[in-house]
Amino acid sequence: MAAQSVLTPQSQDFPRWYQDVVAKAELADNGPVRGTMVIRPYGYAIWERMQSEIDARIKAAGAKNAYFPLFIPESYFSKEAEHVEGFSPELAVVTFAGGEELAEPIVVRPTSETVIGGFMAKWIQSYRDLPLLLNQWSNVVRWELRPRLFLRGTEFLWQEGHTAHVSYEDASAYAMKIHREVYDDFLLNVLATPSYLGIKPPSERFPGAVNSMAAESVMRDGKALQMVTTHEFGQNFARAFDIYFQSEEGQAELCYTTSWGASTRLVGGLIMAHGDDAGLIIPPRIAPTQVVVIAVRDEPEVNGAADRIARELALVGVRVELDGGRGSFGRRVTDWEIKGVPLRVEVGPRDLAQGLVTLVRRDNGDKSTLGLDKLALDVPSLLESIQGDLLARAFALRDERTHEVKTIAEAIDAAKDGFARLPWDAVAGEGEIALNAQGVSVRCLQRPDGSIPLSDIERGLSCLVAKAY
RNA sequence: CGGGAAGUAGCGCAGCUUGGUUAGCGCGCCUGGUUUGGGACCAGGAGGCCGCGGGUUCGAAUCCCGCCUUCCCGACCA
Repeated sequence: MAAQSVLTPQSQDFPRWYQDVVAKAELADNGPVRGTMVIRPYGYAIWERMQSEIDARIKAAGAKNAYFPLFIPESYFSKEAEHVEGFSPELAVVTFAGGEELAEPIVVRPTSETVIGGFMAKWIQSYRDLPLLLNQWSNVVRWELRPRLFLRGTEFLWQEGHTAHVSYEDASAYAMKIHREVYDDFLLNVLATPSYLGIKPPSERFPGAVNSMAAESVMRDGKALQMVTTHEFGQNFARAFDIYFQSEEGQAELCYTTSWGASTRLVGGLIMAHGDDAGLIIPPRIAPTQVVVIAVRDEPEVNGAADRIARELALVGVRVELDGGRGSFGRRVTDWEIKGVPLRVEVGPRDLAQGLVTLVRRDNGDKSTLGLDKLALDVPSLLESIQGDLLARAFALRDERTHEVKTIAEAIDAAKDGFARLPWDAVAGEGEIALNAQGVSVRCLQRPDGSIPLSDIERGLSCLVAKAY
């Protein structure tokens, strides 16, 4: 670990640490317009890894990618009452284009339920067309008042899935499938950020939804971050957009629709869930670069060996980068630490004389040596151990930051450290207002065994409350 | 969008109170050399519409007004 950090320590000022990491790891910059973000190559590489992992899971769940336009007629928005009401404060609207005032204003999409709903109505004729399972990767615009890089911005990148089903049960089951098999699986097995899965209380529901599910993760400062969401719309959007199908009995019936999304906010979650005072810590399965091979000196034998090692690792499927020996060793090491590369392979004259390399783990700083002949076999399995250890560490953080309480007052106190779990009956209504007054919100509702309820009308639910990003 | 703070070289800052030589410092960057196993050292060098626009003045980084952007705290949200 670096003797003196180049970053503001987390314990001193966590938000400042976050900004320092984003800048020094070269992830992103602020764009010229408030709330916009320039994603730099290393930050974008992380997002591309996320996209490919999530996209594969979405496809495995049967949905297909498509693309719908950025511009949406304003009239579409007026069709679903709660949806307009919820989104109107953050809409960007085009009223002037092509040198003249537009007859009908155009909304820059904040989400695509409305356009997609219109086309679902056109494409769905019969129950045989269902379920219709669509997904799109796109940017969206929501006029945010307090932007923070990756966590909240006026424009961000995401994936939005939209589906239509014949029944409430089918829609609900598919939403649950996405939430578990796409999102939770990705969060657990790739990002190593274990989450609390549950449903949103009515106050936190997506505008127009009958049920919203969330995955809430614990950041290293104890605050909560909503990583993804999945919504069930019942027949609300189907009614607004005339999404009918003809049933087996020949009756015209309204579809049941869902939507679900994961955004570039996940990059922020990754940073805050794993990072330490020396910088990012990226779990190997998501890391754009899993191993950096560092030539300790800029000498032909050392560089040659480092190059051979990098090639050998690449051949067995490791995402590897080579750091030639130019520049001071300490400086180069620190830079790779800030970037969170999971494993360093250091190659110097002393190692080579013994036919070894030095391995250094980013997550715990452990150093070890390994015979050159064992690299191809041992490095991939070491990466897997790092992945496992990071997951275990994240679980431990989540558990030690979660407190079982009984009253609102205790919950407010516990929220200074992390999450509080208490009976939903003790919160619903005025309790939620009291929590909100202290900057604490209900993150999600769960069954007593931690599973996801089908609806907030289920009895005996517990809730998780916390301060949130 | 309300309340606070701030914008001077890529980054961090001084200068502004009390207007007046050529706007400084540290880090980084470039060149040469010595170095290289945890942020190296020496020498030389490049780099500034002092956030933007207007005003006051013989003269503005400095004083006044407006706007933009950033950070913190709230209200609203992936």
